[in-house]
Amino acid sequence: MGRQPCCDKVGLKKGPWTAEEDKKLINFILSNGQCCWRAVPKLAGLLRCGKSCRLRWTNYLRPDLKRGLLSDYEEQLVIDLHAQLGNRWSKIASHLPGRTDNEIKNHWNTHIKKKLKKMGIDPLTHQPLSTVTDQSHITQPDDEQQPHQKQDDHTNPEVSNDDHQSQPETTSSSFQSSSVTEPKDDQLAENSRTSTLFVVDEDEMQLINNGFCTDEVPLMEPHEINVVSSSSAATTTSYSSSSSSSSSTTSSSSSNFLEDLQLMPDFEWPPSDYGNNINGGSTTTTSSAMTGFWDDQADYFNSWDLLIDDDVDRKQILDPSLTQGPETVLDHEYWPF
DNA sequence: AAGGACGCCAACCGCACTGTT
DNA sequence: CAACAGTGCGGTTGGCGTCCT
Repeated sequence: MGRQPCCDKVGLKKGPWTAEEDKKLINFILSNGQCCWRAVPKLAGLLRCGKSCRLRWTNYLRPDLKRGLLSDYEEQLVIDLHAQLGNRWSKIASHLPGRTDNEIKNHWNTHIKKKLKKMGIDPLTHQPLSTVTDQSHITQPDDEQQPHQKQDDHTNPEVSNDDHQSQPETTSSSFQSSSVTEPKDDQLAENSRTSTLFVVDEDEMQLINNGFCTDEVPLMEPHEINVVSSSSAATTTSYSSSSSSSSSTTSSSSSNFLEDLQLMPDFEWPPSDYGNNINGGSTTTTSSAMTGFWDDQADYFNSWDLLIDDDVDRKQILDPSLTQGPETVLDHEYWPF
C-alpha cells in the first residue's frame, strides 16, 4: 500500500521561500502556534505543502536557531556523537542547542568528513583509515554505507525505539565520549561511561545532559519571531539564494535574513540573556530566561500590528493572563481547528 | 575578464514511525 | 488489529556563490 502524498502537489509552489512566504508562515505560527502542519499552508495562505512549511520553520525561521558555522566545540561534539549515534542527525542535533539536524548533516558532509579524512580517520567508523579499510571493504564496499544501521534499527523488531542495541562494535572507537549520555539509551549510556576522549566541563555536561533538544524547544515566544518589515517583505528574492559557505557570505545569508526581518533597529537577536541562559543551564532555565526576555521586550509588541492582523490573537499573545505564559501561545489547544 | 569547477546549503523526496479511529 | 493520517527523519538534489584556471 503506497503512502498518500503528504499533500496535493498540484499547484503548489516549490523551491526557495520568498520573504512574503516567510512572513505569512511566521505570522501564522505566531498567531496559532505549531500544530497540524498539513493545515498550515491553507490557513496561512501559502501555496506550499505542510511538510515544506514545517521544514522551513524548523530549519530556518525558528528563532532559537544559531546561525553560522559550528564552533570547534560543537564540531567536536558532533564528531563524538556521530561515533556513538551514526547518522542519526536529529539525535545529534538534540545535543546542540540551536542547531538543526539538517545543518549538522550538511556540516558533516561538507566539513567534518573531509577533516577526519585528512586526519586519517574514517568518518564512517571513526577508526584510523588504514585499519578501517581493511575491515570495511569486506562488508561495506560502499564508502557511504552506514555503520550504525540507521534504517535497520527502525525495522528490527528486537530493537526498542532508541534502538541502539544494534550499534556495531565500531562505535567504541577512539572518538567515544564520556560526556554524552542519553537518559533513555542504556546502551549508549553504558558506552559513554567507558570512554574518555572527549571531555567537557561541568557546565557543558549539564547542558548536554539536559538535552536542549531542538525538537523540544519549538515552544517559542511570539516576541522571538522577527518581524518582517514592509520593505523586505515586498521583495520576492529568496533569502536562501544568498547563502554561501564562506564565513563572510554565511553571515550575509543567515544574518541578513534576520536583519532583514528585524523591525526594531536595536533589537538584539538572539537576546543576550537568552543565549547566556541557554549556555548556562537547562531547558527550565531557558524557559525562565525566555520569560525574562519576554518581560524586557514587552514594549516590542506594540510594533506588531503589521504582522498580526487579528486583534484577538495579539491580545492573547500580549496579555500573559490570557496566554498563561508565553509557551501557551504555541499550545495546540489554541488551534481553533 | 570569462567560464568552468567546486563547495555549500536550503529544500525536496520518500520511507518509517506513531497515534488515532 | 488493520487502515489511515500526521509527522519525523535521513538521503539526495538543485541552485547559487566562490574559487581557480
